Amino acid sequence: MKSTASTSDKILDIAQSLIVAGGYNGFSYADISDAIGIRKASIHHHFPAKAELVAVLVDRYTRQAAAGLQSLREQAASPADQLQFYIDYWRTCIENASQPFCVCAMLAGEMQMLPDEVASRVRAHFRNLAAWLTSVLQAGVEQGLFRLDKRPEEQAQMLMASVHGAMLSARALGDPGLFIAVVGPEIARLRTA
Amino acid sequence: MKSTASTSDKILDIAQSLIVAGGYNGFSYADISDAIGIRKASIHHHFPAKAELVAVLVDRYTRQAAAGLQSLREQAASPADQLQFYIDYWRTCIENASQPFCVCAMLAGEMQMLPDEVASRVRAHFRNLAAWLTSVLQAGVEQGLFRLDKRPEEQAQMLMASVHGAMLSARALGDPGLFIAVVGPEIARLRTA
DNA sequence: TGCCGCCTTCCTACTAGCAGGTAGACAAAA
DNA sequence: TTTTGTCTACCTGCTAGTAGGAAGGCGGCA
Repeated sequence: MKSTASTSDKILDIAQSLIVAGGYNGFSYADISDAIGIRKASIHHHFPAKAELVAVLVDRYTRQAAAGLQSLREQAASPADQLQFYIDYWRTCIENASQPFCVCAMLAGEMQMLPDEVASRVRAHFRNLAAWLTSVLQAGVEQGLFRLDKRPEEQAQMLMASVHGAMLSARALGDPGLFIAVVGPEIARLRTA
Repeated sequence: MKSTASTSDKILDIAQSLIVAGGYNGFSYADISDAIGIRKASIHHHFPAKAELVAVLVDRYTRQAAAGLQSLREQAASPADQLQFYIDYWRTCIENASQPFCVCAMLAGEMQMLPDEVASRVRAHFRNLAAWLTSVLQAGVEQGLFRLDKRPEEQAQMLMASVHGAMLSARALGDPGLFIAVVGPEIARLRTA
């Protein structure tokens, strides 16, 4: 419970939760201002323009995600566990409603009207995630843990789509349990055992 | 090529394409006004408030979708064909960019900040679609066309998530072909033959 | 047939409030 | 003393929404 977070980090934190709730056009500087008790102008001091704020935010998110996934690869025993930890992370986020949606999945929906500097970063996150999933699946196949119908790249795309679609369904139907009900069987099917 | 569409239909058409592009907060009465060459006030004559406009729009969409799916059930020979026609519909929409996203999937992302009258209708569409998929899968099992790992309800949720997730990936990565690359194998796997 | 009043649709002109963003003053830290 | 962070006060343009009027269609009625 450190309250040592810098102002700009606090701004990004609030902005992130607001984007998760309503997307790029669903929040304003005034919303952030209200949430952390600082004037609008002070937010502009840290992030002159909204597009820039969100670009930095997505950068941070992508970096955090990449670091998290990387450490998962190093720490988790097997590729099967790595996959399991990954979806458990999201299950927890969704079930306690702390962050019930991926920032980049949210922004991807608005892709067509996003500033370029944001859109390109969202795309990058999707590529990173697909690459991570591909390499985990690949490793799992080599260790005889997974048996895939398709090439690892395609199977990774299918899995990523399942995860994002499951988030959407859970939100649309107001049923957090739906996430794991959809994604669970999807990864169970990959296992050989 | 009938230009006999009523003004309120034209308003809904434009609003729908704007929502598909940018969500609930991503369009304004002025945008519609510009697109169909009518004053803002005239739009308010047909739809006094934005929440009402979108509620009517989602109602129309849900009705059209329900009718389309119903006629698919009646016309398409087998449950396997019904599923194939369903995803072919979306593949076409996405590939020619005519409507590269489901309105309700788009709005589902913004669920948390949608007016109640809209949110409840979006939820209804998700339930309808899940029910349709469930019944098609069920029929397919009874005719020995499909073999499912899970109960039809769960498998339907998994399939729906795949479809929405695939739309999102196709959009995020700017690759229309990704939709069918993800959804194709997903339904192929259900088939017994 | 022509006139009447009503209803629908669209318009111009307007409002209050919020959006993102700026200018410049002030205090404290470096 | 310069830099950093915050403030008050402000600007412009856009937001949803309103008031009220003009044009036309339509049914009734003499």
